[in-house]
Amino acid sequence: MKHWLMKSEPNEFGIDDLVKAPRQSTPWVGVRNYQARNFMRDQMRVGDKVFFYHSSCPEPGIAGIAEVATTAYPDATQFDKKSKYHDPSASNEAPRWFHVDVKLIRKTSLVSLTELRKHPQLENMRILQRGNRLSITPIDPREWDFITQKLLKP
DNA sequence: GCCAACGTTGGC
DNA sequence: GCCAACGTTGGC
Repeated sequence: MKHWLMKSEPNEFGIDDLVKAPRQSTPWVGVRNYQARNFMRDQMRVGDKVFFYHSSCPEPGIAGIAEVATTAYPDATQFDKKSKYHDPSASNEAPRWFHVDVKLIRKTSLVSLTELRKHPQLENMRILQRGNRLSITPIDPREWDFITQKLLKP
């Protein structure tokens, strides 16, 4: 089983939206970066654990724990001319973008970016690297354990 | 709002 | 295939 961190902007879709979602699950649509797509399509498995991360907001940080609920399938928004995620170069025969569904495990107390930066055990996390923009990143199991056991309140 | 970093595009 | 220009991300 792998571990992941997935970024979302809370004014687009935050942890509270996931709490309120039907079955507390959501299709992770809108990823338009090949590396992030490949993680979902090629490496994610049902049951993989996910840090739900709030980005581009007053308090960036980990806001909850979720899990991968489906294997990857084509992103319907790429075919939708009215969607901001529409991709004219994608077709039903040759879909370009794929995503998984993500299901809430629990909302947590926020572990802020500032807090994450304080711990040398976490210094290699992709999210902490200068200039990092990748919206989906793998998390090392030791980093996962450290964060869930030491930084997250029960 | 600023701006550094990065990914993508497209002319050559 | 190179690389400059451009658009986007995301912390501050």
